[in-house]
Amino acid sequence: MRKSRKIPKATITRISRYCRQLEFLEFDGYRMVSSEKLAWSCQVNPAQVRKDLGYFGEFGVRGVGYDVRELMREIKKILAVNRDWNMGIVGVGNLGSAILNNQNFPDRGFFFVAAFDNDPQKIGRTVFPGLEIKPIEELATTVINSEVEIGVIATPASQAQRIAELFLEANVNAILNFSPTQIIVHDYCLVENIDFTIKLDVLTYKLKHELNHNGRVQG
Amino acid sequence: MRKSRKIPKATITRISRYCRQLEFLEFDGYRMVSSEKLAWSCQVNPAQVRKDLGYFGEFGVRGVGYDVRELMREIKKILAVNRDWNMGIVGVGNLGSAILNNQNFPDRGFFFVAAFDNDPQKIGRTVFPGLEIKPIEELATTVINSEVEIGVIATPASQAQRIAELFLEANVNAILNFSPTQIIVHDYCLVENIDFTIKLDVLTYKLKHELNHNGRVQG
DNA sequence: CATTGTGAACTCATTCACAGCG
DNA sequence: CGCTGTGAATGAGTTCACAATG
Repeated sequence: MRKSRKIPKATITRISRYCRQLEFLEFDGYRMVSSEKLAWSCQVNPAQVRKDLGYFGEFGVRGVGYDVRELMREIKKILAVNRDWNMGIVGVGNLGSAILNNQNFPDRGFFFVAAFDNDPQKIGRTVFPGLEIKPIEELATTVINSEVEIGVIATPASQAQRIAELFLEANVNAILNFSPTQIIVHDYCLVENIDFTIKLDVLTYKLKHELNHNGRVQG
Repeated sequence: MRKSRKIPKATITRISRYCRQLEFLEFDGYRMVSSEKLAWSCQVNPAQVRKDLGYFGEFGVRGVGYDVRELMREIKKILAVNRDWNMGIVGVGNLGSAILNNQNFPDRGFFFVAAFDNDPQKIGRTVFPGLEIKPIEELATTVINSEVEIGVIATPASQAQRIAELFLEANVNAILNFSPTQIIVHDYCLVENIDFTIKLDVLTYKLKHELNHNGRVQG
């Protein structure tokens, strides 16, 4: 069933986008969709869509296309988002609070079950989904008790490395890092970085160099 | 001076990271750095560093390395962050407020000069850098008067496309999109997407498929 | 017969390996 | 001598083009 050649990293992010788009299509009442239609709505090439899906199986019907709901279910299985995930966050400042309150996470099965900060003013306070902010010293025990599977870092850059190491010690080896620094971890730990300022640097670079040279696009 | 072969997209994001790392090195008192040292601290191959820089000029001294401060200045010139940029944001909810308050932006020369929302409760209120929240109807005129160069979208997905089009009409053709949807724009408009949930999908995918298979890494 | 699934061709990106040079 | 700069080699990812097929 699963034909495991090496799968490009970009394939995963595209598949995640296909999934989003399929939700819209389902909402709009579509039952079937062709690779061409799905592709253009995600701003990629139709062959890309078919190739991406081809890494994981044969989900389409030749001459017809893909069943919207069925393909969505398959993709969610591939991405392992056909279940809920427990997350813990460190840093309940402006950004941390915004993340805790972001409805997109629970909507997709990502639930915060623990929150930490090192500010004595904040410790003990209750934040959005009814979580008591704990001191960082309690990270290890709380994370284990609450069965946190994904650690979110929303601290200043200076704290990020230390927090990452605490997560690792507590056996959390998947980290979503919002701090503008790269953390160094062992090979068995997964890190995804969300660095706002790098994105801005890319924008300004393109504004200076690309715009009106060749006309280009989305990243 | 500028040898313009085609430059990989990834080169730009790496160069931005080199710049970050150089700031740390400067802070730590280093005057010179080798491609090897810079490379490992950014978790890339030394040849990659040299190749990336090579697209833009010759900044090193053979047998010695790169002058930290000088290289940083050159990179900032390349990225066009050797100047300030004006930004406008739409959507002053939890995320929008966190973005407005994020010290990383002004620290790097990105300043918010306009903020918009469609919530009558919020319109007229003053937010962080002393900005009055304006209604979206005033986007076009305000953006032009305040000389906004980069538009930030921090609205729900349902609003994003409409806001992007308003920005375009107001001649803002660089957009940082925090909404979890892809906006469709003309070729002359630049978009960078920051989609939290896609990053989470990538993490859960890797948790399911990669971890303990080959042990891998940072994205 | 329209559309998928996929090897082959192509394009793009990274790494190697070493000549060039301070 | 050591480290940069870079062409050449390798590797990865995308697109083409068409055979397979419900």
